[in-house]
Amino acid sequence: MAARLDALDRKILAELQEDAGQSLDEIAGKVGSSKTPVWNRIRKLREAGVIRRQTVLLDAEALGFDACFFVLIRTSEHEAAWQKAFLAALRARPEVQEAHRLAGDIDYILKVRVANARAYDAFYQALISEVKIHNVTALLSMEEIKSTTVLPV
Amino acid sequence: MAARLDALDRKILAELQEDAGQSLDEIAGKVGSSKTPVWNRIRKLREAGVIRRQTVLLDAEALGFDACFFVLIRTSEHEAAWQKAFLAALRARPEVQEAHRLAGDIDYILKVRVANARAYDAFYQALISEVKIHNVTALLSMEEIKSTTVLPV
DNA sequence: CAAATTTCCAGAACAATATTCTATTATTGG
DNA sequence: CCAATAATAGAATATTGTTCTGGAAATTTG
Repeated sequence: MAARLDALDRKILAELQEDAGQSLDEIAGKVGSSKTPVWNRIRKLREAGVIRRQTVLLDAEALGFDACFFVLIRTSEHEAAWQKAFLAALRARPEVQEAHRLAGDIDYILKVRVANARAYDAFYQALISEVKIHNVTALLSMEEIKSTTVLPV
Repeated sequence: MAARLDALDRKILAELQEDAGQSLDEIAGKVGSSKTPVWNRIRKLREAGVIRRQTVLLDAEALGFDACFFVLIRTSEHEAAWQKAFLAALRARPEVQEAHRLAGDIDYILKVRVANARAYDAFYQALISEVKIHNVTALLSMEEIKSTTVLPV
């Protein structure tokens, strides 16, 4: 799974993570190469799946998403059918920005972005009506101290 | 803070979130407009800070980041100086992809991406040597069920 | 309600950039 | 050290981003 990348690939990835809107010439200049190799490498990194997507990151609060919750979930259900239904429910809900299955005491953690506490409650009610969940703890974010998608390549 | 956006702005943002590599003509076609208004609106959305950045999302595992932890932190320290040092430490560490200050029992939650458990321990030791922390719980992700930066605009 | 003003849009004109191609240089394996 | 392969810089072409212009729609003002 781990792709073999050389120093030039990593420099290119660092530049793209920093600003994917730069021209090839700009990137080539910064990484000490020229257009063609940069372009070929980006194409290969895409094909290899190292670059998953190119996107814009929006300001959640500017769009009215003023509340962010981390949701810790315990469940007594562990059959395949239950898990499938639970995963489908999470993937179908756009409020759920992240979902991880955990090791240990707590089974799942979610990151949920919504307009306000009322919207979170609506989400919560809808979720527990769809799938059986044993125990839920919601942690309310007061302040986003840091948020980055950049990986230190 | 909340910017006033019309239906066209929202369609454009949806397209950019889906794929920021599309040409203006493609986007204009999909949202039912033409190049110029699409271009002008994107520029304004950038200036207004609604669009924060344009970037690429990489495959963490392909790059050797095989472990992801959610870290729950309690502290007895709540003075401004301590908080400032703590925030600076988090922002300086590239392993920390998210950090939120919470309401309630637990004071902070972090999302930390590292190569493996050993790398997490190195991070943990470094952090607690820099700033005083009362209690730390690490939740290990076994599986990333969902991960998206898309906001439902 | 009407006229004036402003804002926004479609399409053309232009500038910049992405993509392809070619000759050359570096790298690898025997 | 030489042949074979892969990668590179730079030129040529195609596509796209950006600016400009005239006109339509919406908004404001009297």
